[in-house]
Amino acid sequence: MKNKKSEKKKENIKDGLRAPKGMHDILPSEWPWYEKIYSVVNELADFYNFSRIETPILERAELFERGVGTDTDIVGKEMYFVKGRNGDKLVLRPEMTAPVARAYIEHHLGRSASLQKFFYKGSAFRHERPQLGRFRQFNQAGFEVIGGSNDPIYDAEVILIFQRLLEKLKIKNIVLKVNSIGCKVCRPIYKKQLLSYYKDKKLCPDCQKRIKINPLRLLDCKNENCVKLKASAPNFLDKLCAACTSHLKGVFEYLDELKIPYMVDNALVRGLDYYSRTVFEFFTEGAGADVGALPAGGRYDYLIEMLGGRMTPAVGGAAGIERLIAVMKAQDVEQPRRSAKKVFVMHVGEMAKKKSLNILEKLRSAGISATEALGRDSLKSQMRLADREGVKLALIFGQKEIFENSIIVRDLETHLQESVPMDTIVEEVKKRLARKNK
RNA sequence: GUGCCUAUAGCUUAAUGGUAAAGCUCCGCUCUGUGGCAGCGGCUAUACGGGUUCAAUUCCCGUUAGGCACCCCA
Repeated sequence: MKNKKSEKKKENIKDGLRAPKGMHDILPSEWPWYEKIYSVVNELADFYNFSRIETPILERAELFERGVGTDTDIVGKEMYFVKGRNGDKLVLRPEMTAPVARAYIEHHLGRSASLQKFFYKGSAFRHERPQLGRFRQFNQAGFEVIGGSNDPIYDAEVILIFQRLLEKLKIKNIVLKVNSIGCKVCRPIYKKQLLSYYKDKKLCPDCQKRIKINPLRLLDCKNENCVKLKASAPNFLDKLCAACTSHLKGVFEYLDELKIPYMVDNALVRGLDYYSRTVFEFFTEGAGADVGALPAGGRYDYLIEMLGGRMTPAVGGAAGIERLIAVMKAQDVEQPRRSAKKVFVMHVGEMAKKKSLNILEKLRSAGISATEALGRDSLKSQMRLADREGVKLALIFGQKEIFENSIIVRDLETHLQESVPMDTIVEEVKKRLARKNK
Protein backbone atom coordinates (compact mmCIF):
# COMPACT_ATOMS: atom_id res chain seq x y z
CA MET A 1 0.00 0.00 0.00
CA LYS A 2 2.54 2.56 1.03
CA ASN A 3 6.16 2.54 0.14
CA LYS A 4 8.81 1.97 2.74
CA LYS A 5 10.45 5.31 2.20
CA SER A 6 7.52 7.32 3.37
CA GLU A 7 7.04 5.18 6.44
CA LYS A 8 10.61 5.69 7.51
CA LYS A 9 10.34 9.42 7.02
CA LYS A 10 7.29 9.62 9.21
CA GLU A 11 8.80 7.78 12.11
CA ASN A 12 11.74 10.09 12.22
CA ILE A 13 10.22 13.48 11.85
CA LYS A 14 6.76 13.22 13.23
CA ASP A 15 7.60 11.23 16.32
CA GLY A 16 11.01 11.43 17.80
CA LEU A 17 12.60 14.52 16.51
CA ARG A 18 10.22 17.33 17.16
CA ALA A 19 10.84 20.06 19.68
CA PRO A 20 10.01 19.03 23.25
CA LYS A 21 6.48 19.66 24.37
CA GLY A 22 5.80 23.25 25.25
CA MET A 23 9.03 24.44 23.66
CA HIS A 24 9.10 26.22 20.36
CA ASP A 25 11.39 27.25 17.61
CA ILE A 26 11.22 30.97 17.16
CA LEU A 27 11.12 31.15 13.41
CA PRO A 28 12.20 34.10 11.28
CA SER A 29 8.58 35.10 10.82
CA GLU A 30 8.15 35.46 14.60
CA TRP A 31 11.32 37.39 15.30
CA PRO A 32 10.02 40.83 14.39
CA TRP A 33 7.62 40.55 17.36
CA TYR A 34 10.39 39.64 19.74
CA GLU A 35 12.66 42.31 18.39
CA LYS A 36 10.00 44.93 18.74
CA ILE A 37 9.47 44.06 22.39
CA TYR A 38 13.15 43.80 23.17
CA SER A 39 13.84 47.15 21.60
CA VAL A 40 11.17 48.77 23.77
CA VAL A 41 12.59 47.02 26.84
CA ASN A 42 16.07 48.29 26.02
CA GLU A 43 14.78 51.78 25.48
CA LEU A 44 12.93 51.80 28.80
CA ALA A 45 15.93 50.37 30.61
CA ASP A 46 17.99 53.17 29.19
CA PHE A 47 15.49 55.93 30.05
CA TYR A 48 14.95 54.71 33.59
CA ASN A 49 18.57 53.84 34.15
CA PHE A 50 18.40 50.09 34.66
CA SER A 51 21.54 48.08 33.93
CA ARG A 52 21.48 44.74 32.25
CA ILE A 53 22.29 41.63 34.22
CA GLU A 54 22.39 38.08 32.96
CA THR A 55 22.52 35.02 35.12
CA PRO A 56 23.09 31.38 34.16
CA ILE A 57 20.22 29.33 32.84
CA LEU A 58 21.14 26.64 35.37
CA GLU A 59 21.13 27.29 39.09
CA ARG A 60 21.32 25.12 42.15
CA ALA A 61 17.94 23.77 43.05
CA GLU A 62 18.44 25.08 46.54
CA LEU A 63 18.31 28.67 45.35
CA PHE A 64 14.69 28.30 44.37
CA GLU A 65 13.79 25.97 47.19
CA ARG A 66 14.90 28.60 49.66
CA GLY A 67 13.97 31.70 47.73
CA VAL A 68 10.74 30.80 46.04
CA GLY A 69 9.60 28.10 48.42
CA THR A 70 9.15 24.34 48.19
CA ASP A 71 5.41 24.61 48.71
CA THR A 72 4.92 26.63 45.56
CA ASP A 73 3.88 24.86 42.38
CA ILE A 74 6.78 26.38 40.53
CA VAL A 75 9.36 24.78 42.76
CA GLY A 76 7.36 21.85 44.06
CA LYS A 77 6.33 20.37 40.76
CA GLU A 78 7.49 22.36 37.80
CA MET A 79 11.27 22.47 37.89
CA TYR A 80 13.47 20.71 35.37
CA PHE A 81 16.33 18.98 37.10
CA VAL A 82 19.72 18.63 35.53
CA LYS A 83 22.29 16.25 36.94
CA GLY A 84 25.76 17.64 37.28
CA ARG A 85 28.54 15.10 36.87
CA ASN A 86 29.66 15.69 40.39
CA GLY A 87 26.23 15.15 41.83
CA ASP A 88 25.21 18.80 41.94
CA LYS A 89 21.48 19.26 41.94
CA LEU A 90 20.95 21.83 39.25
CA VAL A 91 17.73 23.09 37.74
CA LEU A 92 16.73 25.09 34.71
CA ARG A 93 15.72 28.41 36.21
CA PRO A 94 11.95 28.63 36.64
CA GLU A 95 12.09 32.38 37.23
CA MET A 96 14.69 35.10 37.33
CA THR A 97 14.27 37.16 40.45
CA ALA A 98 15.95 34.68 42.76
CA PRO A 99 18.97 34.34 40.45
CA VAL A 100 19.35 38.10 40.30
CA ALA A 101 19.18 38.26 44.07
CA ARG A 102 21.78 35.51 44.25
CA ALA A 103 24.11 37.41 41.95
CA TYR A 104 23.55 40.56 44.01
CA ILE A 105 24.71 38.78 47.13
CA GLU A 106 27.48 36.77 45.51
CA HIS A 107 29.17 39.78 43.94
CA HIS A 108 28.49 42.16 46.82
CA LEU A 109 26.76 44.48 44.41
CA GLY A 110 25.25 46.37 47.31
CA ARG A 111 28.70 47.68 48.14
CA SER A 112 29.19 49.71 44.99
CA ALA A 113 25.97 51.62 45.39
CA SER A 114 23.27 51.32 47.96
CA LEU A 115 20.60 51.24 45.29
CA GLN A 116 20.89 49.09 42.18
CA LYS A 117 18.57 48.83 39.24
CA PHE A 118 18.75 45.78 37.04
CA PHE A 119 16.96 44.52 34.00
CA TYR A 120 17.21 41.19 32.25
CA LYS A 121 15.90 39.24 29.32
CA GLY A 122 16.01 35.50 28.98
CA SER A 123 14.36 32.12 29.05
CA ALA A 124 12.79 30.44 32.05
CA PHE A 125 11.49 26.89 32.26
CA ARG A 126 8.50 25.38 33.95
CA HIS A 127 7.17 21.90 33.42
CA GLU A 128 3.47 22.58 33.13
CA ARG A 129 0.75 21.89 30.63
CA PRO A 130 1.11 24.24 27.67
CA GLN A 131 -1.74 26.60 26.96
CA LEU A 132 -2.39 29.90 25.29
CA GLY A 133 0.45 32.20 26.29
CA ARG A 134 2.00 29.55 28.46
CA PHE A 135 4.96 27.42 27.51
CA ARG A 136 7.50 25.22 29.18
CA GLN A 137 10.26 27.41 27.89
CA PHE A 138 9.29 31.03 27.82
CA ASN A 139 11.01 34.36 27.67
CA GLN A 140 10.83 37.05 30.25
CA ALA A 141 12.00 40.57 30.54
CA GLY A 142 12.18 41.95 34.05
CA PHE A 143 13.13 45.01 36.04
CA GLU A 144 14.37 44.89 39.62
CA VAL A 145 15.24 47.64 42.08
CA ILE A 146 17.41 46.27 44.88
CA GLY A 147 18.73 48.05 47.93
CA GLY A 148 18.36 51.64 48.98
CA SER A 149 15.24 52.04 51.02
CA ASN A 150 11.87 50.37 50.83
CA ASP A 151 10.37 53.66 49.69
CA PRO A 152 7.08 53.00 47.89
CA ILE A 153 8.25 55.30 45.13
CA TYR A 154 10.27 52.39 43.78
CA ASP A 155 7.20 50.19 43.73
CA ALA A 156 5.54 52.88 41.68
CA GLU A 157 8.53 53.21 39.39
CA VAL A 158 8.54 49.50 38.58
CA ILE A 159 4.83 49.61 37.86
CA LEU A 160 5.35 52.72 35.76
CA ILE A 161 7.90 50.99 33.57
CA PHE A 162 5.55 48.13 32.80
CA GLN A 163 2.74 50.55 32.16
CA ARG A 164 4.94 52.31 29.61
CA LEU A 165 5.99 49.01 28.12
CA LEU A 166 2.39 48.04 27.46
CA GLU A 167 1.60 51.48 26.08
CA LYS A 168 4.54 51.47 23.74
CA LEU A 169 3.53 48.08 22.45
CA LYS A 170 0.07 49.52 21.78
CA ILE A 171 -1.64 46.99 24.01
CA LYS A 172 -5.10 48.23 24.91
CA ASN A 173 -7.62 47.69 27.70
CA ILE A 174 -4.98 47.38 30.34
CA VAL A 175 -6.09 46.77 33.89
CA LEU A 176 -3.62 47.12 36.73
CA LYS A 177 -4.42 45.32 39.96
CA VAL A 178 -2.56 46.19 43.10
CA ASN A 179 -2.65 44.68 46.54
CA SER A 180 -0.56 44.35 49.67
CA ILE A 181 0.14 41.01 51.26
CA GLY A 182 1.62 42.50 54.37
CA CYS A 183 4.88 41.85 56.12
CA LYS A 184 6.12 39.30 58.60
CA VAL A 185 4.39 41.16 61.36
CA CYS A 186 0.87 41.37 60.03
CA ARG A 187 0.66 38.49 57.58
CA PRO A 188 0.82 35.70 60.18
CA ILE A 189 -1.88 37.41 62.20
CA TYR A 190 -4.09 37.77 59.18
CA LYS A 191 -3.51 34.16 58.17
CA LYS A 192 -4.66 33.07 61.59
CA GLN A 193 -7.82 35.10 61.30
CA LEU A 194 -8.45 33.73 57.87
CA LEU A 195 -7.94 30.17 59.06
CA SER A 196 -10.26 30.55 61.99
CA TYR A 197 -12.89 32.05 59.70
CA TYR A 198 -12.64 29.18 57.24
CA LYS A 199 -12.10 26.46 59.84
CA ASP A 200 -15.64 25.09 59.92
CA LYS A 201 -16.72 26.17 56.43
CA LYS A 202 -17.38 23.76 53.59
CA LEU A 203 -14.71 24.21 50.99
CA CYS A 204 -14.20 22.93 47.47
CA PRO A 205 -11.49 20.27 47.08
CA ASP A 206 -9.03 22.79 45.69
CA CYS A 207 -9.53 25.07 48.64
CA GLN A 208 -9.04 22.23 51.07
CA LYS A 209 -5.53 21.98 49.66
CA ARG A 210 -5.06 25.71 49.57
CA ILE A 211 -5.93 26.14 53.19
CA LYS A 212 -2.96 23.99 54.10
CA ILE A 213 -0.44 25.39 51.69
CA ASN A 214 -1.32 29.02 51.18
CA PRO A 215 -4.49 30.22 52.89
CA LEU A 216 -4.33 33.56 51.10
CA ARG A 217 -5.23 31.67 47.94
CA LEU A 218 -8.65 30.93 49.35
CA LEU A 219 -9.54 34.43 48.32
CA ASP A 220 -9.25 33.94 44.59
CA CYS A 221 -11.12 30.67 44.27
CA LYS A 222 -13.73 30.75 41.50
CA ASN A 223 -15.94 28.08 42.99
CA GLU A 224 -19.40 29.54 43.52
CA ASN A 225 -19.66 28.55 47.11
CA CYS A 226 -16.18 29.74 47.96
CA VAL A 227 -16.90 33.09 46.36
CA LYS A 228 -19.85 33.50 48.68
CA LEU A 229 -17.76 32.64 51.69
CA LYS A 230 -15.17 35.13 50.65
CA ALA A 231 -17.64 38.00 50.89
CA SER A 232 -17.67 37.95 54.65
CA ALA A 233 -14.11 36.78 55.17
CA PRO A 234 -11.78 39.16 56.93
CA ASN A 235 -10.20 41.63 54.50
CA PHE A 236 -6.46 41.87 54.62
CA LEU A 237 -6.52 45.52 53.75
CA ASP A 238 -8.24 46.19 57.08
CA LYS A 239 -5.76 44.07 58.95
CA LEU A 240 -2.45 45.37 57.66
CA CYS A 241 -0.11 46.74 60.29
CA ALA A 242 0.43 50.47 60.42
CA ALA A 243 3.72 50.33 58.53
CA CYS A 244 2.27 48.24 55.72
CA THR A 245 -0.82 50.42 55.51
CA SER A 246 1.17 53.57 55.10
CA HIS A 247 3.49 51.89 52.61
CA LEU A 248 0.55 50.84 50.49
CA LYS A 249 -0.92 54.30 50.78
CA GLY A 250 2.38 55.63 49.56
CA VAL A 251 2.26 53.41 46.49
CA PHE A 252 -1.26 54.64 45.73
CA GLU A 253 -0.23 58.25 46.09
CA TYR A 254 2.64 57.88 43.67
CA LEU A 255 0.47 56.03 41.20
CA ASP A 256 -2.10 58.81 41.46
CA GLU A 257 0.60 61.37 40.88
CA LEU A 258 1.70 59.48 37.77
CA LYS A 259 -1.94 59.21 36.71
CA ILE A 260 -1.66 55.47 36.37
CA PRO A 261 -5.10 53.93 36.81
CA TYR A 262 -5.26 50.93 39.08
CA MET A 263 -7.71 48.90 41.04
CA VAL A 264 -7.22 47.47 44.46
CA ASP A 265 -7.82 43.76 44.48
CA ASN A 266 -7.53 42.07 47.81
CA ALA A 267 -7.75 38.68 46.11
CA LEU A 268 -4.50 39.30 44.29
CA VAL A 269 -1.99 36.97 45.85
CA ARG A 270 1.29 36.15 44.22
CA GLY A 271 2.40 32.57 44.38
CA LEU A 272 6.01 32.96 45.35
CA ASP A 273 7.08 32.98 48.95
CA TYR A 274 9.40 35.91 48.68
CA TYR A 275 6.79 38.56 48.08
CA SER A 276 5.83 40.99 50.80
CA ARG A 277 3.71 44.11 50.83
CA THR A 278 3.05 45.39 47.31
CA VAL A 279 2.02 42.90 44.66
CA PHE A 280 0.74 43.89 41.24
CA GLU A 281 -0.46 42.33 38.01
CA PHE A 282 -1.43 43.75 34.68
CA PHE A 283 -4.28 42.18 32.73
CA THR A 284 -6.11 42.95 29.57
CA GLU A 285 -9.83 43.18 29.70
CA GLY A 286 -12.50 42.46 27.13
CA ALA A 287 -11.36 42.17 23.54
CA GLY A 288 -8.15 40.27 23.17
CA ALA A 289 -6.75 37.00 24.30
CA ASP A 290 -6.99 36.14 27.93
CA VAL A 291 -3.53 34.89 28.59
CA GLY A 292 -3.48 35.39 32.32
CA ALA A 293 -1.12 37.74 34.02
CA LEU A 294 0.83 40.03 31.79
CA PRO A 295 3.61 41.91 33.54
CA ALA A 296 3.49 41.14 37.22
CA GLY A 297 5.63 41.46 40.27
CA GLY A 298 5.92 42.95 43.68
CA ARG A 299 8.08 43.79 46.61
CA TYR A 300 10.39 41.18 48.06
CA ASP A 301 12.06 42.68 51.07
CA TYR A 302 12.97 39.32 52.59
CA LEU A 303 14.43 37.47 49.64
CA ILE A 304 18.01 38.63 49.94
CA GLU A 305 17.99 37.76 53.59
CA MET A 306 16.44 34.36 52.93
CA LEU A 307 19.34 33.64 50.60
CA GLY A 308 21.91 34.55 53.20
CA GLY A 309 22.49 38.20 52.43
CA ARG A 310 21.74 41.06 54.73
CA MET A 311 18.28 42.49 55.00
CA THR A 312 17.81 44.37 51.73
CA PRO A 313 14.58 45.88 50.45
CA ALA A 314 13.75 45.18 46.83
CA VAL A 315 10.93 45.42 44.35
CA GLY A 316 10.57 44.22 40.78
CA GLY A 317 8.55 42.49 38.17
CA ALA A 318 8.69 40.59 34.93
CA ALA A 319 6.78 40.35 31.69
CA GLY A 320 6.34 37.20 29.65
CA ILE A 321 7.32 37.97 26.08
CA GLU A 322 5.13 35.27 24.54
CA ARG A 323 2.11 36.56 26.42
CA LEU A 324 2.71 40.07 25.24
CA ILE A 325 2.93 38.78 21.68
CA ALA A 326 -0.25 36.74 22.10
CA VAL A 327 -2.13 39.80 23.26
CA MET A 328 -0.69 42.00 20.54
CA LYS A 329 -1.78 39.51 17.93
CA ALA A 330 -5.23 39.14 19.44
CA GLN A 331 -5.64 42.89 19.53
CA ASP A 332 -4.51 43.21 15.91
CA VAL A 333 -1.49 45.28 16.71
CA GLU A 334 0.23 45.74 13.41
CA GLN A 335 2.92 43.17 12.87
CA PRO A 336 6.36 44.68 13.25
CA ARG A 337 8.20 44.33 9.98
CA ARG A 338 11.73 43.42 9.36
CA SER A 339 13.24 46.42 7.66
CA ALA A 340 13.62 45.67 3.99
CA LYS A 341 16.89 45.71 2.19
CA LYS A 342 17.24 48.95 0.32
CA VAL A 343 19.44 47.94 -2.58
CA PHE A 344 19.38 44.95 -4.90
CA VAL A 345 22.26 44.31 -7.28
CA MET A 346 21.19 42.57 -10.49
CA HIS A 347 23.35 41.03 -13.12
CA VAL A 348 22.87 40.13 -16.74
CA GLY A 349 25.37 37.62 -18.03
CA GLU A 350 28.19 35.59 -16.57
CA MET A 351 30.80 38.29 -16.60
CA ALA A 352 28.51 40.75 -14.90
CA LYS A 353 27.57 38.15 -12.32
CA LYS A 354 31.18 37.73 -11.33
CA LYS A 355 31.84 41.44 -11.22
CA SER A 356 28.75 42.19 -9.22
CA LEU A 357 30.38 40.49 -6.25
CA ASN A 358 32.73 43.42 -6.02
CA ILE A 359 29.96 45.94 -6.45
CA LEU A 360 28.13 44.34 -3.54
CA GLU A 361 31.18 44.49 -1.34
CA LYS A 362 31.84 48.09 -2.27
CA LEU A 363 28.32 49.02 -1.18
CA ARG A 364 28.51 47.00 1.99
CA SER A 365 31.80 48.45 3.07
CA ALA A 366 30.25 51.87 2.55
CA GLY A 367 27.57 50.86 5.06
CA ILE A 368 24.84 50.13 2.57
CA SER A 369 22.95 46.91 3.10
CA ALA A 370 22.70 45.27 -0.28
CA THR A 371 21.23 42.01 -1.44
CA GLU A 372 21.22 39.94 -4.61
CA ALA A 373 20.04 36.79 -6.30
CA LEU A 374 23.22 35.65 -7.94
CA GLY A 375 21.73 32.22 -8.38
CA ARG A 376 19.15 33.55 -10.80
CA ASP A 377 20.09 34.43 -14.29
CA SER A 378 16.95 35.94 -15.67
CA LEU A 379 16.69 39.64 -15.05
CA LYS A 380 12.96 39.27 -14.81
CA SER A 381 13.12 36.85 -11.94
CA GLN A 382 15.65 39.05 -10.18
CA MET A 383 13.29 41.97 -10.52
CA ARG A 384 10.45 39.89 -9.24
CA LEU A 385 12.39 38.92 -6.13
CA ALA A 386 13.49 42.47 -5.50
CA ASP A 387 9.94 43.58 -5.74
CA ARG A 388 8.71 40.92 -3.37
CA GLU A 389 11.25 41.98 -0.79
CA GLY A 390 10.25 45.61 -1.01
CA VAL A 391 13.61 46.82 -2.23
CA LYS A 392 13.94 50.51 -3.02
CA LEU A 393 16.73 50.55 -5.58
CA ALA A 394 17.78 48.08 -8.22
CA LEU A 395 21.29 48.32 -9.60
CA ILE A 396 21.42 46.67 -12.98
CA PHE A 397 24.72 45.53 -14.35
CA GLY A 398 25.33 43.78 -17.67
CA GLN A 399 27.60 43.59 -20.71
CA LYS A 400 26.91 47.10 -21.80
CA GLU A 401 27.67 48.51 -18.37
CA ILE A 402 30.90 46.55 -18.08
CA PHE A 403 31.96 48.11 -21.35
CA GLU A 404 30.96 51.61 -20.31
CA ASN A 405 32.13 51.19 -16.72
CA SER A 406 28.72 52.31 -15.56
CA ILE A 407 25.68 50.87 -13.84
CA ILE A 408 21.96 51.46 -14.07
CA VAL A 409 20.24 52.72 -10.97
CA ARG A 410 16.55 52.05 -11.06
CA ASP A 411 14.15 53.36 -8.44
CA LEU A 412 11.58 50.63 -8.01
CA GLU A 413 9.06 53.00 -6.49
CA THR A 414 9.14 55.75 -9.09
CA HIS A 415 10.09 53.40 -11.95
CA LEU A 416 12.71 55.93 -13.05
CA GLN A 417 16.19 54.80 -13.93
CA GLU A 418 19.41 56.27 -15.16
CA SER A 419 22.87 55.13 -15.97
CA VAL A 420 25.61 56.43 -13.69
CA PRO A 421 29.40 56.04 -13.79
CA MET A 422 30.56 53.07 -11.74
CA ASP A 423 32.92 55.21 -9.69
CA THR A 424 30.09 57.30 -8.31
CA ILE A 425 27.86 54.37 -7.42
CA VAL A 426 28.14 54.74 -3.64
CA GLU A 427 27.30 58.44 -3.74
CA GLU A 428 24.47 57.95 -6.18
CA VAL A 429 22.91 55.24 -4.06
CA LYS A 430 23.26 57.25 -0.88
CA LYS A 431 21.75 60.26 -2.54
CA ARG A 432 18.72 58.31 -3.65
CA LEU A 433 18.20 56.57 -0.34
CA ALA A 434 18.35 59.89 1.48
CA ARG A 435 15.80 61.35 -0.88
CA LYS A 436 13.25 58.86 0.31
CA ASN A 437 13.63 59.83 3.92
CA LYS A 438 12.69 63.45 3.63
C1' G B 1 -1.71 16.71 37.34
C1' U B 2 -7.63 16.65 35.90
C1' G B 3 -11.36 17.53 32.07
C1' C B 4 -13.05 18.73 26.96
C1' C B 5 -11.99 19.37 21.64
C1' U B 6 -9.01 18.48 17.32
C1' A B 7 -5.58 15.80 13.70
C1' U B 8 -6.09 15.61 5.27
C1' A B 9 0.08 18.72 1.15
C1' G B 10 4.69 23.92 3.67
C1' C B 11 -0.12 26.95 4.90
C1' U B 12 -5.59 27.41 4.58
C1' U B 13 -9.54 24.47 3.47
C1' A B 14 -12.75 20.48 0.54
C1' A B 15 -14.69 15.48 -0.27
C1' U B 16 -15.76 10.31 0.35
C1' G B 17 -17.24 3.20 3.70
C1' G B 18 -14.52 1.96 -2.86
C1' U B 19 -7.07 5.57 -1.30
C1' A B 20 -8.32 12.12 -2.25
C1' A B 21 -9.82 18.14 -4.53
C1' A B 22 -8.64 23.28 -4.58
C1' G B 23 -6.47 28.13 -3.39
C1' C B 24 -1.97 30.24 -1.64
C1' U B 25 3.25 29.14 -1.15
C1' C B 26 7.44 26.58 -3.21
C1' C B 27 10.24 24.65 -7.59
C1' G B 28 11.00 24.58 -13.09
C1' C B 29 10.12 26.72 -17.87
C1' U B 30 8.38 30.76 -21.10
C1' C B 31 12.79 34.43 -19.19
C1' U B 32 20.89 36.38 -19.54
C1' G B 33 18.19 43.52 -20.62
C1' U B 34 13.63 45.40 -16.77
C1' G B 35 9.18 44.16 -11.12
C1' G B 36 3.99 43.69 -8.52
C1' C B 37 0.99 40.16 -13.67
C1' A B 38 0.33 35.97 -16.74
C1' G B 39 0.74 31.06 -19.12
C1' C B 40 2.38 26.07 -18.87
C1' G B 41 4.46 22.18 -16.04
C1' G B 42 6.05 19.93 -11.24
C1' C B 43 6.74 18.31 -5.80
C1' U B 44 4.23 17.34 -1.45
C1' A B 45 -1.09 14.90 2.58
C1' U B 46 -5.46 11.46 5.16
C1' A B 47 -0.39 11.70 12.62
C1' C B 48 0.80 6.54 14.58
C1' G B 49 -1.01 1.57 16.09
C1' G B 50 -4.98 -1.75 16.45
C1' G B 51 -10.24 -3.20 15.62
C1' U B 52 -15.06 -3.63 12.68
C1' U B 53 -15.54 -4.46 7.19
C1' C B 54 -15.00 -7.61 0.90
C1' A B 55 -13.12 -2.55 1.36
C1' A B 56 -11.43 2.56 6.52
C1' U B 57 -8.86 8.83 5.33
C1' U B 58 -14.16 8.21 6.75
C1' C B 59 -16.95 4.16 12.08
C1' C B 60 -14.75 2.28 17.05
C1' C B 61 -10.55 1.83 20.62
C1' G B 62 -5.61 3.07 22.07
C1' U B 63 -1.11 6.10 21.46
C1' U B 64 1.16 10.52 20.24
C1' A B 65 0.90 15.53 19.18
C1' G B 66 -1.67 20.15 19.23
C1' G B 67 -5.45 23.39 21.15
C1' C B 68 -8.68 25.04 25.13
C1' A B 69 -10.46 25.17 30.30
C1' C B 70 -9.15 24.10 35.47
C1' C B 71 -4.85 24.30 38.69
C1' C B 72 -0.99 27.59 38.79
C1' C B 73 1.52 31.43 36.57
C1' A B 74 5.11 35.43 32.88
